[in-house]
Order: sequence, then C-alpha cells, then structure tokens
Amino acid sequence: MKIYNTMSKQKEEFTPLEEGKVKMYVCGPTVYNFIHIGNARPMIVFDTVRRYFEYKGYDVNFVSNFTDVDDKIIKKANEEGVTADEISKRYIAECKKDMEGMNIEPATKNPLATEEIPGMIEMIKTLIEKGFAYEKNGTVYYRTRKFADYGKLSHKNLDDLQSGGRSLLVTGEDEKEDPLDFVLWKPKKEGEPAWPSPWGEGRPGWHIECSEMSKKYLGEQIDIHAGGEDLIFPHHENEIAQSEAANGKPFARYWMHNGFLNIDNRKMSKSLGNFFTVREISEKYDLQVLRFFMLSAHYRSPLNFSAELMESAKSGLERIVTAAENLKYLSEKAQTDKMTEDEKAKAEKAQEFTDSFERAMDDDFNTADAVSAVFELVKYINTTADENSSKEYLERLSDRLHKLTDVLGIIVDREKEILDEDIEALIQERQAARKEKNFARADQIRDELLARGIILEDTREGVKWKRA
RNA sequence: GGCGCAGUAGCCAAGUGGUAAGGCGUGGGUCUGCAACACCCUGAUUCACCGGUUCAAAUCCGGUCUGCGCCUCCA
Repeated sequence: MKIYNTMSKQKEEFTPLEEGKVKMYVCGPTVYNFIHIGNARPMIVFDTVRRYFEYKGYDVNFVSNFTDVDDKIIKKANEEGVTADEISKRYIAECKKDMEGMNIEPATKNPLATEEIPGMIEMIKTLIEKGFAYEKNGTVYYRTRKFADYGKLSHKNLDDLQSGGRSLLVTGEDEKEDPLDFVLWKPKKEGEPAWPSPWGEGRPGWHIECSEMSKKYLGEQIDIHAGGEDLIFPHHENEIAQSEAANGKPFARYWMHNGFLNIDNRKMSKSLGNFFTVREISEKYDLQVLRFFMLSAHYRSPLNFSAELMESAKSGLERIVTAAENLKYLSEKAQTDKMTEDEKAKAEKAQEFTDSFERAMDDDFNTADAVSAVFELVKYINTTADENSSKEYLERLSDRLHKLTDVLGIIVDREKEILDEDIEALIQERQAARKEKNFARADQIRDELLARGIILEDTREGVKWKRA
C-alpha cells in the first residue's frame, strides 16, 4: 500500500507503527457556521482512507477535532448576542448531521479544543522549559528559529519566509523576538472566553490544539496526520515544531493533504459569492451524490464543483444503485439455489474487478480508478445476471459489489419505504388500465405520480418506483 | 518576489516509457404500448505548444503559452 507523503514529496510504502493498527488524526473544522462543501472534501476523502484501511483488516484509531474556540466563533456569538459556547455546540450538532448524510463513519474520538486546555497548558510549559517558547505580557510565543527542522514539511526556509513580499511582521506584535514566532497562548480580551493559566487568563493558539489532542488520544507518534492542503503551512508546520520539540520524537510518519474544491475554477469564498454549504446541497441532492462526486477525482487534485458535474455524478451513482437493486430483485425471485459450473467460472472471473479496485486503492487511494472498477463490475452484473441465474450466483455478485461500495462509503441499498395508500391504489389502477390497453389513463396516472415525486418504471419483473 | 500544482474526447477523469481505462452527455439500434432501466454500436491516428533523448514518449529532459494554489485566518 502506497501513500503520498507531503513530507518526502513521494509515494511511500505504508508501514504502521504498530502491526495491524493505524493511528490517524484529521484536522477538523472550526465550528462557527454550517460546514461548506470545501470542508466536506477532507471529511469524505479521509473517511474513505479509513474505510479502506478497515477493509484491509487494520484497526483504525481515527481522531478528528472540532475547533470550538476561535475569533470567528466569538465574532458570530457577539453578532447573535449569545455565548461562544452556544455557537460552537450548535454548529457541531449541525455538522454531525451533515456528516451522517455524507455517510462519514463517526470518529473514534472527536475532541473539543475547549475540553483539552489543561493538556495544552502542560505542553506549552514543557516548550518553555525546553527553551522553545517564551512569554511576553501574557502572550506565549514559539521560538521558531530554535527548531532546526522548521519548514521541513512545507519545504520552505526561514529566510525566504522573512523576505517574502507579504510580511509576517504585520501582526501588530513587535514584542516578538522574531517575526516568524507564532502564538501558543494569547491573553484574554474583554468579552472573550478565557481559561486560567500560569501566564494569566487567556486562550490557546490554534496550532497547539492539534498537537495536544493528537498526543492525548493517539500518542506522541502517529501514523497519519491529514487535512486540507492549505493547512500545510503554517498549521501543520507549526504542529510539527511544537510536538517534536515538546515530545522529543518524530510526530507523524505520513502527512496527507487533499486538494481544494473549487467553484468555476476559483477558490470558494464568501467574497466571490460562490459559497455553498453542505446543507444547501442536501436540499437539492442526496448527500451520497456529493460523496460520489468527490470520489470521482484523485484526492490530491483540485476538484471543480458545478451543477452540471453534480448531475453527472447523480446519473453515475444511479447506475450503480440500479444494478444493486436488480440483483436483489432477481435474487428474491431466483428459481435455483446453487451455482452451475458456468456460474462458478463467472463468479471467479468477477474477482478481477475486486483486484483492480484494490490495486487502485493501494496506489495512494486512487478512488477515480477504484470507481471505474466498480463500474466494470456493474457492467458485468448487468450482462451476466438474469432471471435464470441461481440465488447463490446473484448473492455472490451482490456481495462483491457491496464490499467495494462500502469502502467508498456509498450506500446502494435504497430504503424500503411504504407508500401512501392512495399512491399504492393509483399504481394498481394504472396496472389495470395498462392491461386493458387504456394507455392514456395509464400515462395520466404516471404523470400524476411524477408530479408527486414518484417515478414509475415498468420492468419485465413488474412495476418499480423510485423517488425523483 | 519565493515555493508548488495542473493543461488527456462535448463535459468529468485515470493512465506517468511500450503504443489512450471508466463515467456523464450525444447520435443510432435492441427491448418496450410509450417512457425509464438494461444491452449493443457511436467517440482522441492522439494527450496545450515547440524542440530534444530513446528502437519506442501523453508519460523523461529543455523551453513557451495558459490556468490555479500556498507564502496571512482558511478544508
């Protein structure tokens, strides 16, 4: 299994720290509003990574935080006249709803920054003791130049950073020893949430949160640390500086970063007015479609979002779901139980789709290629399974398909819904009309149901319906 | 200014030295009362452009053009 490591800029064979186990940490969102579709990409991508590790038999300890103390949360709270805590609690709950819709497996642990302050203080104390941090007027800074490896993840050198056009100097704090130093602890300002510390009341800097939460729930060394590519610098670079200086050992072995989700080839931003929340998308599409769409490209590539692309993803997903439904239907009606010799050979041949799926996923989680293997399996199903197939054969194919779609987190089983009695009656009436060749009435009923969001399809096996 | 990514059919997207996967869409056909589903056929003599290396290049090297990202809160 190969993983592209941002640190080395190449694909590396994955070797876990501990046999059969994977410890991974994914930087989660700051909860000051509904999450947007850009936030959704790392969630979907790294959930898929996790699912594949589990498919391969690994025991995955998956930790992803919620940053629930931050300037934006405070700002939002002030606007609404409520506490920051109320804002963060509200949007954590909303975020979890969206994640459920996207079929994201719940993390092993979702730590909250505000519940881990004591540990962060301890880590900051250690950094001060070791000479990697210093305090000035209630603010604690990290002494960046003291950490020799600073820049090793983002492949920057300190002098380039300093001479850069846009200045890191413009932070309003000329009390820093060096412009590159960043904040570990900031003093309380009026009206802000604050916690006691050896340096006075205040709150932690953003970067120290992840260093501490990762250490607490996964240990000083972890296998994989992941997040959006924009977090490489400075967030992850700073986490490395903090964790490695404090713990005295290498932090994460593999650094994974997903590419950005763009809209009309531009970065999504409120100022450009091309901003979509996951909730908005869910009003128009099943979030499974969003998930499937995101997996259609490689996770490290930029991915463009548009209504047209969503429609395309919807059609493709529908094709997979239809194949799964047909298998189920045929299986229920199957006349024979055991596979024939011919079917045994066919079932064996279907293994090649599973193989190519795994080959794709083993190569740095190439979901685009993995999805194409699923489509090839679907084609195979559609051309080899019919009403003469044995139950065993149909179930074998269904099992193969489910194993793969489960890794992708795509649900192919439509929920059994009970239709309203009047709708059921209309379907019956239409069938009667068709029998009498009263197609005008039959079509009229079909249109009527369509207007109510029910699509009817007359198959060889009988009438099927689905939601529009 | 520094660092980096990308340019493959109408659209999306794999492939990164051995002669272009897959999906969506389009058009035609089979099936069907019709529609839908499904199936068959339909697509790049070619991978932004120009040179070079090689028996062989979309894949390697050099250059050009175009788009994008990071360097500041950001998934």
